Amino acid sequence: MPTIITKIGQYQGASTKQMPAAHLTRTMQLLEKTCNELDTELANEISENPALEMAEECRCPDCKQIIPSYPCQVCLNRLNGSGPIVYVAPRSTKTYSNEEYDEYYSTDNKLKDPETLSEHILKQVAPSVSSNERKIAEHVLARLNEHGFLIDHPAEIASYLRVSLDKTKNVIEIIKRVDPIGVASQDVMECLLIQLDMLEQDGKTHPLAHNLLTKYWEQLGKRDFKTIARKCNVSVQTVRSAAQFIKRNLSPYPAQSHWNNAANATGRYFRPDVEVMKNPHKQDGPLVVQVFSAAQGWLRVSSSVRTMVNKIEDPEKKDEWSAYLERAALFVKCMRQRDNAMKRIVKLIVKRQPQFILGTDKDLIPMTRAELAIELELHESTISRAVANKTIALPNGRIIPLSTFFDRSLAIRAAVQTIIDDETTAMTDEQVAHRLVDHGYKVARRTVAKYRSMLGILPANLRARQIPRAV
DNA sequence: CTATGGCACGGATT
DNA sequence: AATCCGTGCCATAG
Repeated sequence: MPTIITKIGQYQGASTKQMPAAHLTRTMQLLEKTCNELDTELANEISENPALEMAEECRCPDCKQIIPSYPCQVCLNRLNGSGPIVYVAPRSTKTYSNEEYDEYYSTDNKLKDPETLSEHILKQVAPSVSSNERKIAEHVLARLNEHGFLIDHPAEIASYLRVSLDKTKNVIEIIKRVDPIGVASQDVMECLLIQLDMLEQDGKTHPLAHNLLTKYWEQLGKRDFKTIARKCNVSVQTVRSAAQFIKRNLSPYPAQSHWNNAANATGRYFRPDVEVMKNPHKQDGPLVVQVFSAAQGWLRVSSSVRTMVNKIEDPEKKDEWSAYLERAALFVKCMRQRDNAMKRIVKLIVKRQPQFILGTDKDLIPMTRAELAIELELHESTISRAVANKTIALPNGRIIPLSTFFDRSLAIRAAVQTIIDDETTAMTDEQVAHRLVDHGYKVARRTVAKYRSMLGILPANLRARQIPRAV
């Protein structure tokens, strides 16, 4: 199939040398995936393929030192250069509060309404309960605090709604077991126990974890592993591993984990996919950009599996394992490929738009995906996919969709805003259109009207008697 | 009569 | 091929 060969060549920049047939199909499958799908694919692949592993520690891509977080402070201090410096970093752990999210959200009316936590839960609960129970569920959801814990005692809710306590408890039990697992618990411990329980049902558990939570809660909090080890008659090491298990797999605040997961699943807003910042060591130095990759730490082919495979005698088994190795290598390659493309795209965007990134909407220079595609010698659709549904955090803390950079009219809208803000008497759309020419934009009167409504500004006749803004 | 918003068309972009 | 965007035309409100 020559078309496939050329296509792979085009995407991967690879030579059209012979590849095994199995490889070809697999490669095509992977390449056809959009970026986000590749992330879910990664999760599957890593659980299925023993030859694929994730390095635990993060290493700086430049100095190869193990570092606590990106970017590597040592290297940052050293780096010079004219263009922006782009890293591929592990998935961001930086999250944003609901307020920050809401504030950002209200400024961009193009985005679809976010699902509230209550809606999210209710959707899952609704099909399996009667209408009566639904009312209870709604009430329970209305009485959650910001961490996702229940404010009232179940008995209070029962008496308020005049239903039996048993029934109320029943509904709460259901809610606790849907997506943000442990939501509507009374306290942290209960919440953790539910999560542990659910993990056990999936066959994932740690023998000590349950005891640790119920009996040694206090000592666990103080990280007093010695006492626990003595009382349980096990080694400190075992206790430590149990604590590790708890820390890794359980989340004390259900609401928070919900939002983080939601951000993961939809790739939206709470966690940016890219972050631009000023160099903390050199204010006037090049901008530092991090592209957060799903492959946190470094995805790699397990070297232990590789050496093991060499020792296998049985030829059939050996082939089987070799296949795993090949697949893992391919996957790593695809992942790197994608990260690399992302890196190049973002680098060019940042290089072209520093005024916008450091300044305001007015400073956005119009550009199209096609232009970038030509300059980077990538396919247009590669850019489209890389940019779609991704967000970028700017140095001023705003998180905006990456597609903003390709908004043809953002700068003009900003100009409209300033013209109207500065007006002394209400200007008609016609007048605004005329004034825009001074700013270098030529647009029709009708278009001004559209921008104005996009900005949520009333028409001139309704603005007429407003006092000019005293700034 | 003037200013504005709805609708729909065509060209650009994805 | 599908979608987005700017614009012209026309109806309506004040």
